[in-house]
Amino acid sequence: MVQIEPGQCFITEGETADAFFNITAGSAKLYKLMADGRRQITGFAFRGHFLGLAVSSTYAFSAEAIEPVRLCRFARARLFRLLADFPALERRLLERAATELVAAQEQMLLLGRKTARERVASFLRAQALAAPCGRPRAMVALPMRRGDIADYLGLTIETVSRTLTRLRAEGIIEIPDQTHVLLRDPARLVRAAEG
Amino acid sequence: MVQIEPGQCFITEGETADAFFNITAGSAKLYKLMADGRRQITGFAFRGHFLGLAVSSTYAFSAEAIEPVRLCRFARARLFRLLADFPALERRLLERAATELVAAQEQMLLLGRKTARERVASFLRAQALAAPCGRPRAMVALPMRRGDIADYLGLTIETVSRTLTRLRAEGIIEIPDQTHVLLRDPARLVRAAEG
DNA sequence: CGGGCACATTGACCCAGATCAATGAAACGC
DNA sequence: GCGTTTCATTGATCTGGGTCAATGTGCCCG
Repeated sequence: MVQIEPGQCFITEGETADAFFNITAGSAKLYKLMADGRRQITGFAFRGHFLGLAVSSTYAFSAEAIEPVRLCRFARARLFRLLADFPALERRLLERAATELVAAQEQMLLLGRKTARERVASFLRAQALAAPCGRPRAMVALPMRRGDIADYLGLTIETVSRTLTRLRAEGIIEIPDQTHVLLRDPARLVRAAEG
Repeated sequence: MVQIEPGQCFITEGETADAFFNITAGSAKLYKLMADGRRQITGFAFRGHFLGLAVSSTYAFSAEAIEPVRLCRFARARLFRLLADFPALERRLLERAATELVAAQEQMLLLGRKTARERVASFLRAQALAAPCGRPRAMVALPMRRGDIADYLGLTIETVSRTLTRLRAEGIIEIPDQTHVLLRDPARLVRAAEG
C-alpha cells in the first residue's frame, strides 16, 4: 500500500514494467508524451482501476496523481502467481481490459471525428456516468486541471475554457467553481455531444 | 468457418454480441459511426486477430471485409466453455487485449496531438512493422482505400492524398500503385512521424 | 492584509487542414 | 474498343480551433 501525492508520477512511460497497481483511493491521469512535449492523456483512473498490465517489458504510458492516490503495488512475478492461484482474477482482468478497449474506441471516435463542442459535451456526459457512485449525477466533479481536460480531448486549454463558457451561456451547464460542473439540461448536453 | 466478401459487413455496432470471431485469412476494417455518417476506423484486423470480445451485450463497433476474409465463428456460450477448458486461451486473450490497449493509446496520441504529416508517416511505419511477416518491410501493402486511411487517421481523403504526394516528392516514399507504398528512406519516415 | 503565484478566462489574429470543385486514371461491363 | 463507374489526385478557397497576448481570480504564505 503506497500513498502518492498530487503531481507525483508513479508510472513512467518507457521504464521497465516490473510492477502492477490497483488504485484504492484518489484519482490519476494516464498520458503519453512526444519528444517536443506534446501530451495526450489517454484516460483518468479512479478507485478500482488496474494499471500497468504491460505485455511488453516497458510501460506504454505514464501515470501521475491528480488527487492524493493510495494504491496496492504488486511485483510482476507476484501478479502471475496470483493469476495462477485465482483464475477468477484473470477473468476479471480480461473483462476490465475489454471494457477499457471499448472506452478507447469511443475516445478514438471523439478525437478523430468530433468537434470541440461535441468533445467537451461528451466528456462532461461521460464524467457524469462514470462517477464513482452509481447513477448519473447532475453535479460532476472535475478534479483535473483545464490543461488535463484539453490534453485528454485533443484541444487547447483556451478552447476547453471557451467551450465551457459557451455551454454555460446556453444554459446547458453551470460552473459553480473550477472543479465542478452542474448539468442543468442533460438532454441538450447529449444532443451537443452528437451533433 | 465463414467466407466474407470485400465490402460485406460481418459485425454491426449495436447488435447483440452473440458470437466471437477469429480471422484466419484476409483483412477487415473495424469502425464506429455517428448518426450523421461521420466514421472513425478504430483499427484494421488481419490473420490471427480476435474480434467481438464484448463485455456488454452488444458490439461496440462494426467490422467489414476489405479483402476476402475467412473467419472462425464461435457462439458466445462456446467461447466461455473453451475458456473454462483451456486456461491458456484466457491468458492469450488477456495478452491480446493488453496489446490492443497499447495500440489504442498510441492511436489516441496520433489522433489528439499529431499533424497530418506525422499521422500519415506514423501509419506507414506501423503498417511496415505490423505486416503479417516478421521484420519491417520496405514494401507496404495498403489493401484499404484512401477513405479508410483517412477515417483511421482522423483526416480527409484529400489530406491523405496530398500528404502521400508530398512524402513522395521528398523522396521518402514511392507509390508504385494505389495499394502499395515503398519506403525509400525509413529513417526520414521515422523522423516525419515524430516532428 | 497584500504581494506573488498558479490557473482560468477572454480577445485578436492566423493557419493547417477541411470543403468545394475539377481533373486524372484504372477497372469493368457490353 | 469505349462509355461508365469508382477511386485518387490536384487546385482554390474557407474556417474551426490554435496561437499569442492580456486580463481576471483565487489561494497561499509571510
